[in-house]
Amino acid sequence: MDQEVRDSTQRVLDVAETLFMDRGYNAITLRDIADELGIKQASLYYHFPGGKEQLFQAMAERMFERHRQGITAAIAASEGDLRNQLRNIAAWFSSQRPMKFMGMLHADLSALSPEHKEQLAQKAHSAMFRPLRECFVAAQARGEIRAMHPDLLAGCFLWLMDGLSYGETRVGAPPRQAMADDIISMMLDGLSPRETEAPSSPSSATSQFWSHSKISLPVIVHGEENA
Amino acid sequence: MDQEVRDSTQRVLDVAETLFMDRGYNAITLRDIADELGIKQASLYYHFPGGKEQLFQAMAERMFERHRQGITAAIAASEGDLRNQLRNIAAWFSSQRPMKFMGMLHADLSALSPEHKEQLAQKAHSAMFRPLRECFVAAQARGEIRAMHPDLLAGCFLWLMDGLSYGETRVGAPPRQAMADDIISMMLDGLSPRETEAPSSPSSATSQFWSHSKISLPVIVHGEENA
DNA sequence: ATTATCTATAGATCTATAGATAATGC
DNA sequence: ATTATCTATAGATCTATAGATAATGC
Repeated sequence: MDQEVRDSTQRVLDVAETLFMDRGYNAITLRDIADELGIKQASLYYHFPGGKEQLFQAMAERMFERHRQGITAAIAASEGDLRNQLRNIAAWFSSQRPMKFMGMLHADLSALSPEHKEQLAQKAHSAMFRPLRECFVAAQARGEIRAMHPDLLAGCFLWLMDGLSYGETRVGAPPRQAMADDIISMMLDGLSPRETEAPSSPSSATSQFWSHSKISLPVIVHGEENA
Repeated sequence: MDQEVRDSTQRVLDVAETLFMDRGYNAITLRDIADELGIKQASLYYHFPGGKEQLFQAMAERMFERHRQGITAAIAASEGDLRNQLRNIAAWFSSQRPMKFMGMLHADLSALSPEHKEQLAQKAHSAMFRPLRECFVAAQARGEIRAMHPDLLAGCFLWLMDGLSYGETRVGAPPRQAMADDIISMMLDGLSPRETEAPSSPSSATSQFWSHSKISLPVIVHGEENA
């Protein structure tokens, strides 16, 4: 099938990304990755002589670069207003495999050498944080939103988008895009009930999914009854 | 000093909590914990015959139980309105050591046996998620906020509170409580500039900290310049 | 000659078990 | 007798290195 289509080093990175992002740097062994690829563990050293750490580094850099492009493109494809920009960025995240940003940037980063750690932190910053931050700064300059620390805003939005990917969408849970829409509406319009019904704030995309409330959502995976 | 005051098993759990929450289940070895305690690795089996997994389990249950009490107390101490409840809960989280909720509930949980995993997920749900969810449900019933999936709201708030703890407060960054206040205001009031200035929405606690903007915040640890 | 794999293995950890030791409390 | 520690070590991994093998491209 497409086994020959993709460069073999890229296939190694694909598998590494899936596994590392799912369970973390320390939980995944080179053997796990090799097994998944159907090769022997030692063969990975052909692609990455620097071993596990270099493999992780390369995987993360590739991933961040992909997100940088995706986010930048999402912003460029938007009309000028912040709501539209955030929606497009959210759509981009939905199209990507979950990356568990903070889990990664925390526990995983601290397992790397100081140099790699620093390098990845910077890459993450310039690829993901900065473009988003610029959107909020510009929106403030346009008077579209009120004054608030743009780093805080960018952090919150990134955080929440990342959190959405944890849910893995259970049965009965609202679709991911509906949740993203509600999050954006919450950030921009707030939760207070509008007396003067603004045309831009429909009454929530997820509320229709709430009735039996067997849904847990992002944080908690299972969980039901327990005194 | 207070070496004899505290039960020795509790001291093991204290150290385990600090280390596990900081770097994750797989990154921390029993030797790390024993070294920090000044004892030998094998001695931990006296306190926890079930080994590493049992130690983690006990640590996590104790932590969730503490949070359950803290959150419940914070809610009980509040006046009836949601804003006040959320502020008190935020203050509780600020008083606690960072717990890196999702990082833990994700990578770490998947390293445990199915039974322990299920048990911890339920404990986390009942201790942290449910009380918060109830606040949002009640606020909706009172008409204080508009209709939106309460699981989504509880998840977002928990997520953001947890995210705040990642920053570790760098120099120049806004104080944690100010960021929490802004997050609550964002959720309830939204970011749109108010024409009719509501008395309950002051113009952001963190905006005064923004000028040189060398601050990164939750997500990104270092990060500066990088094309 | 280059590319991509393999086998075999050294060396370093890590978890967990077995059994000894020492101090305290009854 | 109980509590809390220790020493010593078996057994299981995991990372990384050395060097062989096979296929393809020039």
